[in-house]
Amino acid sequence: MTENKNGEILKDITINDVAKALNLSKTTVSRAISGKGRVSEATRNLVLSYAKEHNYMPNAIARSLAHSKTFNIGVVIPSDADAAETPFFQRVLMGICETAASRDYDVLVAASSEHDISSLKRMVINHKVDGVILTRSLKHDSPVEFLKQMNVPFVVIGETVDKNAVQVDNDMTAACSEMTSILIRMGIKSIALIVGNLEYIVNRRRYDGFMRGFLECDRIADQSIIFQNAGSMPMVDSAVSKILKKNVDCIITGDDLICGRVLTKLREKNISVPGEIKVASFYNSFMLENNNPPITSINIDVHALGGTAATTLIKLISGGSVQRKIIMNHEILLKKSTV
Amino acid sequence: MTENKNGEILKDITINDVAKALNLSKTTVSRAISGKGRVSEATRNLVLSYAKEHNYMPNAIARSLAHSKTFNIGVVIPSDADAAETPFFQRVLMGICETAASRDYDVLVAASSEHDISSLKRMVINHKVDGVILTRSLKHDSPVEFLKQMNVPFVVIGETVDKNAVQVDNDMTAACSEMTSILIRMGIKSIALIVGNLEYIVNRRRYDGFMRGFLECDRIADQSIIFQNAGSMPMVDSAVSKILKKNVDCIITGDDLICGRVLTKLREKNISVPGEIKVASFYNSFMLENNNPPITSINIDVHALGGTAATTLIKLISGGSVQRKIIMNHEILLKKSTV
DNA sequence: GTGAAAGCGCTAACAG
DNA sequence: CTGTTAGCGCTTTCAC
Repeated sequence: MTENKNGEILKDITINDVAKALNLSKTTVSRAISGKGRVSEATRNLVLSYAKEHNYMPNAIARSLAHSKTFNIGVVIPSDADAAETPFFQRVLMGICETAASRDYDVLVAASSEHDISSLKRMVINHKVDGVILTRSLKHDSPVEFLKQMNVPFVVIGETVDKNAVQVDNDMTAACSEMTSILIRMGIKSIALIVGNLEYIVNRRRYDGFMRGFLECDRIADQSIIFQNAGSMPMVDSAVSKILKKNVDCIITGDDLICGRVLTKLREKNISVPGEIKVASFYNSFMLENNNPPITSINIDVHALGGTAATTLIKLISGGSVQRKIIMNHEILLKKSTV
Repeated sequence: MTENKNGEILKDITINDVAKALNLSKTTVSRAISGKGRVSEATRNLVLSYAKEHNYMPNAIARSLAHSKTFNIGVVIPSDADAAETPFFQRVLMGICETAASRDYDVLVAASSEHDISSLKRMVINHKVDGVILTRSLKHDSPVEFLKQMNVPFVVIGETVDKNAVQVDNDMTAACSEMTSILIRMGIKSIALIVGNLEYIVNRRRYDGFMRGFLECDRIADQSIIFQNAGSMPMVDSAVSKILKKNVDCIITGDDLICGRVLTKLREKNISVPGEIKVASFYNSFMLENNNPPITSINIDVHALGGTAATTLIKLISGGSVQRKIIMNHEILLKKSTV
């Protein structure tokens, strides 16, 4: 509904109104508007100009019903507070939104935790979306199972256990291995690792990459300074304490959140970076870039990640064939924190 | 669509299928499912059990069309990169999603910049949402104007220029005034201020609150150490440099992003907080809480802000009457950075 | 090139 | 308490 200049409320004008006003059939108007089917140049112009003048806007709901298609895509983002602390998900979402908008799709978000995917379920069961993007892949991935069972097209950002799922990802293992071996070759002797929740596949890959980096340099990682599953700040703190008791040259963290915490801890103890200990992170962020000193890290284009996921999903929805696994680039940013 | 145990693809079952199978009319089935209208206990159970057994799920699109209602709400979040750096918008979004889900509404997001609100327009014009939540209020608020013109129910988070718009907000001016006067009364003499983009109303209120804090203490603020419209990191840096040339006891920043930058700058110059200069922020964040020392700041429950906005909008959509302006609480967190 | 009619799946009078 | 009927607004055969 909208108002005219007198402030009266006007009901939305429908295809029927246009047809009657122009003495045409709904069919013709529909064809003129959608551009599908043959309509004479004259009538098309007539319809189009009338539509513009009277501000006719096709009702997407009705179109959806007729098409059995919603032109919506669902995006699942983690609802936990920790996830809100890293800009990753918001950036992915922005990337998805931008691409979706350019294809005339809208984006529905479902906030889900590891244990509660009810809003994803509602959205899918109610037929509110044509497909779904998962922004985090889990070891026990109930969203993936649900979507497969419901036979809904979906794309996972990150690596999935399910080998048939379409995924858009970085080669995390390669990136982490690359960074680790660069650091080793720079002459750093003893490197500690702190990675987060192992339920998130990405953290497993970070560990794998770390180990592979050592392997490639014909070195063996010291298991006593590797801390996996550090899913909370106290756990990070405790890892740091233990690390500082050993004679460690460098700490690599799984992500920016952990890294931030490590840096705070080091500052509290007046330990200088990189003077007394070097620090690097397997995931970059604004904060790490602006730290003093800036932190060596792996950089990925998260916005593009979202965009590619959206493009892929839309192709999938439209029945196109897509690559089962799309790998995006990464880059290693060597900064002062490891010199 | 879903698959049965043999992997065959089953078409979705509709209300018609249920009706035929049970030898009832669509109406009766509809009533049994929706719970509206009188149906005998017996037939209701019959329908319900058949529905469950055959996994019948009503099609939300069809219901939308019949109701002329989508059961979706739109949320506009800023698409600019800076906004992605603060968890504010993601938290608000989570709050909205949670509340919306509990009322069986879904959430569509429109990423919009100050200059491009095309995705908001699409979403509204296509009738994809019943109402909209704006998560940031602007001085020149094209979203507000558009929504008023389209006669779509909407709620603004933050203070709006438009006096008729429904808004959910904190009393920013009061909060900032409160914090400022507390600091003054603690004996701090010279206080500098750095606030961001004045296009955002919230930054204007922060300035107002700062000034009011001085007034209430019968003091006059020193305009030469007030920096407004510091919308980028270089501008913050330059403000800090100028401040450090004057004899300033304390820097108050408009938000956590600016504060983070100020802290980095101070660290670079080896200026200790609070020893040589005190620091406080008009907006709290995880990072500031975990800083060493923790930063004095204003804390607001952003998740609840989103939730309240959603509740209010849904009430509005349902034709209920709502308060035109809802003020949420804030609290002042006094931390070591200002002792 | 244009139109009539059926239908997408569900809801809501209006009758019985 | 249940069924009939007519839409919601748009798309899409199938004729002319």
